[in-house]
Amino acid sequence: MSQASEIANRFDYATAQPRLYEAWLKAGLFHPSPDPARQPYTIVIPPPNVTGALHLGHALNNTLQDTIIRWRRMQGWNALWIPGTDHAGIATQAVVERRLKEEESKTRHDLGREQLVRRIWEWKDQYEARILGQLRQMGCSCDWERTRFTFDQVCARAVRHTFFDLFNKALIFRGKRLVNWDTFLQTAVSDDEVFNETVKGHFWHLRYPVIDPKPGEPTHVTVATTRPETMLGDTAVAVHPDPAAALDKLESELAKRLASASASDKPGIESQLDSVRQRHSTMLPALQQLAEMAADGRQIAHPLTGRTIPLIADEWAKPELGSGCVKITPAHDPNDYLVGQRAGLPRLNILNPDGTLNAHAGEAYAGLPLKEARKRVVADLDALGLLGDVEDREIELPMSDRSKTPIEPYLADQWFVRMERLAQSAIDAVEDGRIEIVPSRYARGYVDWLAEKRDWPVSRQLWWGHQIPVWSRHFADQREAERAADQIRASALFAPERASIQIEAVAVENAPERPGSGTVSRSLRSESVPDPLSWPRPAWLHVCLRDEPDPLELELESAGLVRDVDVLDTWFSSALWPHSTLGWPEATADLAYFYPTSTLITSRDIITLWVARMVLMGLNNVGQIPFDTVYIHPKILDGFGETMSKSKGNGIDPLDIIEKFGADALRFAMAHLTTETQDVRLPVQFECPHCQHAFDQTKKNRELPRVACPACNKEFSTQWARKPDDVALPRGMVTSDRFEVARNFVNKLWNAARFALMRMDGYSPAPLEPEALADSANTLAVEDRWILSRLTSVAEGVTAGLERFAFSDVAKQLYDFAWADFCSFYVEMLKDRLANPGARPTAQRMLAFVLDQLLRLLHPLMPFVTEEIWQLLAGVAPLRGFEEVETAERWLAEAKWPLLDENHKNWQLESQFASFQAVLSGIRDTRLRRNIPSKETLKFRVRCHEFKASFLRNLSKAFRALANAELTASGQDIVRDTQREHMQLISDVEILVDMTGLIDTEVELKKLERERAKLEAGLASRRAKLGNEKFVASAPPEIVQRERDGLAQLESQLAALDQALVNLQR
RNA sequence: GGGCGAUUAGCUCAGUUGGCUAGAGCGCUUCCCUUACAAGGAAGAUGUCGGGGGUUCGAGUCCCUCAUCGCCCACCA
Repeated sequence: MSQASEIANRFDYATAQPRLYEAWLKAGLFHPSPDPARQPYTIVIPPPNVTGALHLGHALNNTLQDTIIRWRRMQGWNALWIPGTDHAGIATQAVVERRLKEEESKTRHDLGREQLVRRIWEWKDQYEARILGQLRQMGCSCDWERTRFTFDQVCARAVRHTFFDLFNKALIFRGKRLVNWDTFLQTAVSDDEVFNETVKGHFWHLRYPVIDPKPGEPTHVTVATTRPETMLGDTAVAVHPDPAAALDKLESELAKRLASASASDKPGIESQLDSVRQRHSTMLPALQQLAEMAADGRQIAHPLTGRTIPLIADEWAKPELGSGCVKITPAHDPNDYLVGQRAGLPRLNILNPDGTLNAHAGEAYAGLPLKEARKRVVADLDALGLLGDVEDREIELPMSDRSKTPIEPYLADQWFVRMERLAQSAIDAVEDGRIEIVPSRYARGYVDWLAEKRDWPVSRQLWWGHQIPVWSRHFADQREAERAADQIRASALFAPERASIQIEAVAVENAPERPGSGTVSRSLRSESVPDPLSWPRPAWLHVCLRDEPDPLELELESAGLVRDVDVLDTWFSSALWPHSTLGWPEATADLAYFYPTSTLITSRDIITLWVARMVLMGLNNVGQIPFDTVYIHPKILDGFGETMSKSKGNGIDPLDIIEKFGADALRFAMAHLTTETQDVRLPVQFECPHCQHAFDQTKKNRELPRVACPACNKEFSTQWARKPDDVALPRGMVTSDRFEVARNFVNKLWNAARFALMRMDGYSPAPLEPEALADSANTLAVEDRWILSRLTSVAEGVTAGLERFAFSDVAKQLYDFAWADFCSFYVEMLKDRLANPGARPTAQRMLAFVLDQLLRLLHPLMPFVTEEIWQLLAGVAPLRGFEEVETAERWLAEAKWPLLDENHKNWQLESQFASFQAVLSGIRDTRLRRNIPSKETLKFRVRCHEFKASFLRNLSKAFRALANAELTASGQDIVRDTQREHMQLISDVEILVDMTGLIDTEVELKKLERERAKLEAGLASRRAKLGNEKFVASAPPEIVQRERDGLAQLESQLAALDQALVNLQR
């Protein structure tokens, strides 16, 4: 025994992980340089937000990336994985602001911009370090010398250049749009950052007086709303232009749907139909009359502001809903906005950025928060006798994902990226196959989303982010703006390659916007209504500067231009990630060599937000796609099928898993769950810190600050602990027993290696002669040739699996091979030979070689344990000496990926070996069921075809070693001694064991009967099949033959079984 | 409302172009601390493949339909 005997019987991952990781870094394995002689393989990390620590979703994402990059590196690619983090504008600012409020009761305005940004940088430094540390602990082979941050100098430069370029091409413009306004954060948030919450509310019916109704016409118009306070911003009331036609159309549609509807949908549709029919008879005349009045230009008196607003006809007003009429508030409702656009209505913004009402709402309401305003409006209307029914109703309230406060639709100046052309370029890249999305079903969503070509609002009213590099000034007369622009152009400091000028004409009140035109805006505050064609018309002068700092800045500021205070949407900088990380806009060697990157690995929720935008920005900036493959991986859900999140309390911290199970176990488990078709559930458990008992989380207890352990009854604290009493309790871990399987596997591998290392005494590196490998030569034992065949198949299967991102399949193949083939059979069968000096050299070389190959195959999934074993193996078997005398690479992390000779594959041998394994199981079964002590040698005979019998005879040593059983005779001609022998049937082999006096007839009969039933079923189905002429005629011949063979085998099995039954009953 | 995905053993999931006497791990039962590993070894039990139709010689696999669940997108004043 060698020094290896001192190796512990558990892999000490806690000390090995940091040691090995340091060693890899020191060896520079993850820091490639451009090398024209080699092919690059590049991955850019989806940069995690610096909002908080990584969770299990990140663990999955990064495990898969590291698996791919390590595998490619071993295959000989010049592999680069660029790490980094995302400043995550609004998300990070919201987190810091929330904490500021919780801990110091301050708002950002109390601190001021500079101070707040400083605080956020501190937060960022803290979490970036934590995140990058987590990645290192997971073993991620990132090139840390190329670490980027979306808000660092390099990225900032890329952002400025991109913004300038798009501005210069007029692909960026400013305009007024209705945005989702977060009144808490006082910023616009994108649609993606808004979620709907169902709350209880009311449906208020309001009556608006008609001005000068003609005789017979209604004196009031009733509208219904869930938000009465917005009526202060109403600029019209709408009715459908042709309510009869609309109702008819709806009715026929409903009737059609009813005809094809399922039984369960029918009642719903029927009741809808009823209500439409009822309206047809009760409300139609009135609505028709209103439509006529609208056509006639009738006006409405706004009940609270005294303004006069028109009654208009617009199809947005649905005759089947509410009162059939709808109030129009263009500045505060997306649909009304469109109506206003069609009808040329003014847009009256009644809201201040903080959510209070402004002067446009009327003196009586200005300054009120929305909630108060609602009460006042309702009370005032009631007092005027203009309040109709108030129905209870559930309403969907849009909420800001970041601040968890209600969203207000709000009209604001915003910068937009014009998507038309950019989107098309990104669609083309996927449709013509330059970029492949895996699984392909996700391509549809990508294309559909881009096809809408909606302009991308990129400004955010935040302090944390890339400030928009535009200086602006408002001019009352556009001609002055032009003159100012000329002066700037004439400046000695002006250079067109780094300064660009736009003039934004401000449209006048009441002029309808030209759809799709961004240069139109209006001043809502102007009381006058100027003639759109007359001068002077107001305009904005915008100057965009590419460089930071730019000498022109001072000049602009002295000319009265002021820099925009807004920052860019965080996705703007993320969109540049694949090229900004490589140094763009500099023409760096890295960019030339590593771009386009190879594979992007991410999850499906950011295909549109991020992936699509990277494609179009890459094409715009570099002129090439950013990556050729996008792999979309599943998501991890908890035991209830819900996504994991800290806010639910079901999130698992990867560091907890690493601490408890090791990084390799975490990674293997992650890969093992990554199946192609679906998201995966990972039931989440609490682990009691007192007694280590693990028990399932429930929806209820996962949100409690303290939980009692059902095993020991003691309490522990959770992540929700806030009160000192709770915090003082020991903290319970959130974990999942799913990682045990992987941890056990790591341990199994470790111990198999430990065995091998302990048997390498006197290891001879001399190579095997090539001819030794030939089947005819008997140098290699059956098991050697068998394991080589298996190994070759598995290496191929694993390579193919990684190529198609079939991580689960890869993990399974390796698990089965390592555990079942290598440990349970091969190592067991080698024990004899290793103890025998004559057989030892070959056995040692084979063992070292197979282990070597297995370590290589497992390394991308489990880098630490495999590297540790690799280093130990190098100590006892530095030369593997199988196909050639080869010194193993210094580090497994840079070792060559296995590429084995096809000729090792031997299908026949594998199948014969399988029947050996089956016979062995049969014998073990018999021993167990007869209660024969394992020390007692079990003698048995087999009756089967001669070729199989001789194969089994060759393995007689194995029977002894693996089951303490002795094969005494074998062959076709063996005669059953029915008096003494127990027969067991394994496939087409009869195992005969001398069982005199040992058989429990009753139990045995039961078992045989069960087997018989199974056989009969199989026989019946096969007989039916073969008896069917059509089957024989139309099925492929090899299938028919297989059925015939199967039938014959079943028949002989049945005969043997029946014989055994007869024997038993004697 | 539109789209996508799922439903297979008590649990979590495999099951590639239809050829299945339907698999794995966990859990369960029985036996074993045999000097690599008890985080282990050996053996065993467990399924109308969500329901119903259809195509086919043959369906877990393809088509239709119903039911349930999940996700994405668009939305009701």
